[in-house]
Amino acid sequence: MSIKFQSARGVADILPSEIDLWHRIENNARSMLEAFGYTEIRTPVFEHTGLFARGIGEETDIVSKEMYTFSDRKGQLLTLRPEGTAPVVRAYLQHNLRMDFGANKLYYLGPMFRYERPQAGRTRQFHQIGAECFGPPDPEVDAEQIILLFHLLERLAIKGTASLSKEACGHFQYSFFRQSSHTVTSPPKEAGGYFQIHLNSLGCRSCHIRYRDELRKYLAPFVHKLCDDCKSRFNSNTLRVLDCKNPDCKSMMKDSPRVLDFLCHDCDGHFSGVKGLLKDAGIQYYLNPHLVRGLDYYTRTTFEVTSHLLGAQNAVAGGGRYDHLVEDFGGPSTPACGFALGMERLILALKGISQPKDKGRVCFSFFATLGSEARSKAFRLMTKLRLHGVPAEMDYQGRTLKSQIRMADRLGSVYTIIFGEEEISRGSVILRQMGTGYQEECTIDEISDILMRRHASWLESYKEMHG
RNA sequence: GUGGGUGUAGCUCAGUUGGACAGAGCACUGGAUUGUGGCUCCAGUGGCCGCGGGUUCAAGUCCCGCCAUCCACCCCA
Repeated sequence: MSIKFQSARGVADILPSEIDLWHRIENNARSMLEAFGYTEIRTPVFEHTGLFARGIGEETDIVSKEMYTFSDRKGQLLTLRPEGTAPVVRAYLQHNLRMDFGANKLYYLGPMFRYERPQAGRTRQFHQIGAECFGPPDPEVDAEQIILLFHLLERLAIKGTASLSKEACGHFQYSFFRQSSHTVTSPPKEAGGYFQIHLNSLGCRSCHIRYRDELRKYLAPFVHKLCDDCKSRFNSNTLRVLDCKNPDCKSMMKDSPRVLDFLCHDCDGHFSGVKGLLKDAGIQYYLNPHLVRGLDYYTRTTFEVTSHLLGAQNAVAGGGRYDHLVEDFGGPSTPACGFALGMERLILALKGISQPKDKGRVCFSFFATLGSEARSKAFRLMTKLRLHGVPAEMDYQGRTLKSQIRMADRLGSVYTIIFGEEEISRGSVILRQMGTGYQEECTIDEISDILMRRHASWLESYKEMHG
């Protein structure tokens, strides 16, 4: 038999064996986001193409070559969302959410689509958890998002991650990148645990433009020596030259002017605010003046969380402030800040850390039957139990008793109820405890009550053990 | 879009310089125990050897094309 179809390129099934981890991440993320005051919003997976083109920037790679765009039967141009911020901003404006008390902090969780060459940590459909806060321009917003991200990652990595430990804080220096003549090397692993937080500020639009011009002036004499990619970056998105991986380009950027030296008074104050709050929270970060985010809308604070547990695509999460996007979409002037976390990348990283054992499915009770009378009686009882929330299974294929019990064992059943012909004839069944092998005989009438009671107490002790 | 690696059983992989019916471990099914799981032993099911073409008496093995996958560039979460 040869299979006729397989999944499209670059997309992946999330299999039963991985689903516990997905749930663990989603549940932790939900509860933490909600504790920080964020409420969930679900936007459609596709939008008018123009939303992304305007929001993300026509010149970005995402818009110019990575979007899944199609026209529907009426010829409307639609695009599968490549990111979550633009749709959330759209929904925020469309429904006037700023007038709804408590609706200025939103989070989302779901699939995104980008047409890219698949790679470690990069698929064409991937999942993001993201948060956006609209309104307050203050550094607390930026800081709280980084703090939230940090603690979410730490909680998920369990073994203790990004720092908090005294030793790690001892290593901590704001000036790590300053002292090393702004050559961005990878941060020392021993100082950062599993995740590293990179922080930068691009300043407001005027700082940004001033800096870009300065950078161009610096680069102009040796543009011709830069790699081909950087030559085109020089015109289209000059700052991007900063994070080129080409070693030659890197060394030429060694003495380049730094964004942080071009921040205006307000931007500098804002950034100091963010840094101070993070320091207060005991969060270690790397000041990374070469951190340039690819989306056009960022202003002021940008941040990125990387992990050395990942491949070349080492960013687990990224975000920053975008103080003009809402306005650009036709809304009132509304500063905003947000981040997104890549689920698949997080999982990749988490797989490099020892994880709590998979709980596995536990089917509390299994009904093993002999003969057709037993079979129909068992089926009725099984259904009753299921409807009372007690997981129950039985074999439908007329297997031998031996293999039915083997099945029960593999399903992890706590009890196996054996419907033998002899017992049935006297109105009873055998209740076998799988852990110990202890067996007792009960009447058919009482068996479902017994199982419901035992399930309830078993659940309690199970919860104590597994949380 | 560009480069390199890899496609043999459900999974992990052997398969010699082209040569007879394509193999192992794990998993699955059954038996040893005609009514009792895990351990052990025995047996069995399961492969268009990624797809298409070519060279040859002969191709899993060599050549070409395509597809998929992995890794990297690029870009980002």
